[in-house]
Amino acid sequence: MAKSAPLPGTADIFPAEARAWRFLEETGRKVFERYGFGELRTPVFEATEVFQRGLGDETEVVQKEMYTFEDRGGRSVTLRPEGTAGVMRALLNTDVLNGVEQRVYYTGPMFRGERPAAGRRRQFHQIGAENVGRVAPELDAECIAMLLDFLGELGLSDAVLKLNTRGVATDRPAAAAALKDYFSRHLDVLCDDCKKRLEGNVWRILDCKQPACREVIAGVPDYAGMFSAESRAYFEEVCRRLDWLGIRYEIDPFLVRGLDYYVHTVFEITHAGLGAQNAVAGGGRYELLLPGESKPVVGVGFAAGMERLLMARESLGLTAAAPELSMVFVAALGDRAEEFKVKFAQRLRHDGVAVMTEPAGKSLKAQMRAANRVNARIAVIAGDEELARGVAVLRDLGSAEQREVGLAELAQAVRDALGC
RNA sequence: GUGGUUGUAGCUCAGUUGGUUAGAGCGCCUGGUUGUGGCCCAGGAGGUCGCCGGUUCGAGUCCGGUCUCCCACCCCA
Repeated sequence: MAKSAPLPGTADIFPAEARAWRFLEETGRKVFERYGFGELRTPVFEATEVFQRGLGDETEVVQKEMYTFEDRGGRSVTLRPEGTAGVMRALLNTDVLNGVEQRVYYTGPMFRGERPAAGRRRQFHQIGAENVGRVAPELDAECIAMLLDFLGELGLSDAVLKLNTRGVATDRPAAAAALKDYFSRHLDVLCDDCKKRLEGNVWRILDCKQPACREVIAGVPDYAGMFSAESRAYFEEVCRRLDWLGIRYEIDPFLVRGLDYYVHTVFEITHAGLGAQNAVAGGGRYELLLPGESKPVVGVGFAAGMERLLMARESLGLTAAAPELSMVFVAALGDRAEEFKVKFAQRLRHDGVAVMTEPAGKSLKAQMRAANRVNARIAVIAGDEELARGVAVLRDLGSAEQREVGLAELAQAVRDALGC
């Protein structure tokens, strides 16, 4: 049991693991910038209304998962439960409402007050991208293509893409009425949650996992077929463009995302080996109405769960490349040598070399053990005796070969030995 | 939020039907080499047995509570 554990659903990420995280972030940056996206960093907390209005009061996230509190000025603020709303708030300061496109990506912690489980934390991390300001099927397709490129570079090309359309606001009343009518006729079989959803949000019944509900859901009417011709054409065009790119997808009429802001295209990427939470990424096209605005911000984007991406990579045995080993260890014996150790180590570091030493007073054996522990490639051993003769020992810890080098050439000799 | 499960050294774990000073492996420290790492050998440091309470002559072992881990539901990334 950890002496000093972080709060439930949060985690400390130590250096070895942080390397894997950095790999994810760097891969994301590389891929997203190829599509013309730039990083946008927004605050981790926002005025509560940003999420309430942005995500919709109906959503589960807003209703019971937000970390909301009053700050010292009595304002209600909320730790961001997702990235899109804050990004949209920030982009209101650009011309997006006039149709000028903004392409941004973000990464960082998100907060949701849920019970932790496999692939689910209270502080979790997402990396996501948003193409904001314009509406076009090709932007949706490009967004999906970019996400798949990212996953591919992570070694996750076996992920599965599911796709669906939610139509637009004016398409929904008729479709929702049809669904409601259908489900009311099977009310007796539906689970309690679904009975509530029938009144609150019929769409959510579509992704219920209860076996009894699933049977009813399987016979659901073709609601997408009731959408307007424009909406259907939009979705067909997205699919056509994915076909052009050879992207494989599965149209899943039961895919509804939990956030209310989605319109038209919605998608989800799942990966095997993750437990019950098998979605590594999700997204779609959206319209967000933010506080103080009469017009919604439009865009298409996705968010990927970094913990889940890492889990997926782990399930495949993929690990981030270990850093190149180029550590130099400086060992000293004697008072004069101690001063040399400190100065020489500093000099090498200023030359861009990674250097470690042990505190004074350790035996040479202990210093060499430390050199081995930190995986040093070469050791510089300086004793008063050598220094008096104007030399120091340069030892290759791989081959165990060593030689004396004049102090004037020592720094260069170390760099040569490292090949830099 | 509801359920199930777990909790002994820095890490991974043993610990017999409750019985004296709680163990192993790895890691760490020291020594075996007046000044040379990895391997080996010897020694050492390190634990209020998650926490609180109860039963008992006696609790790491039993009981209750609580917290936590992990997992499922739920929700979603």
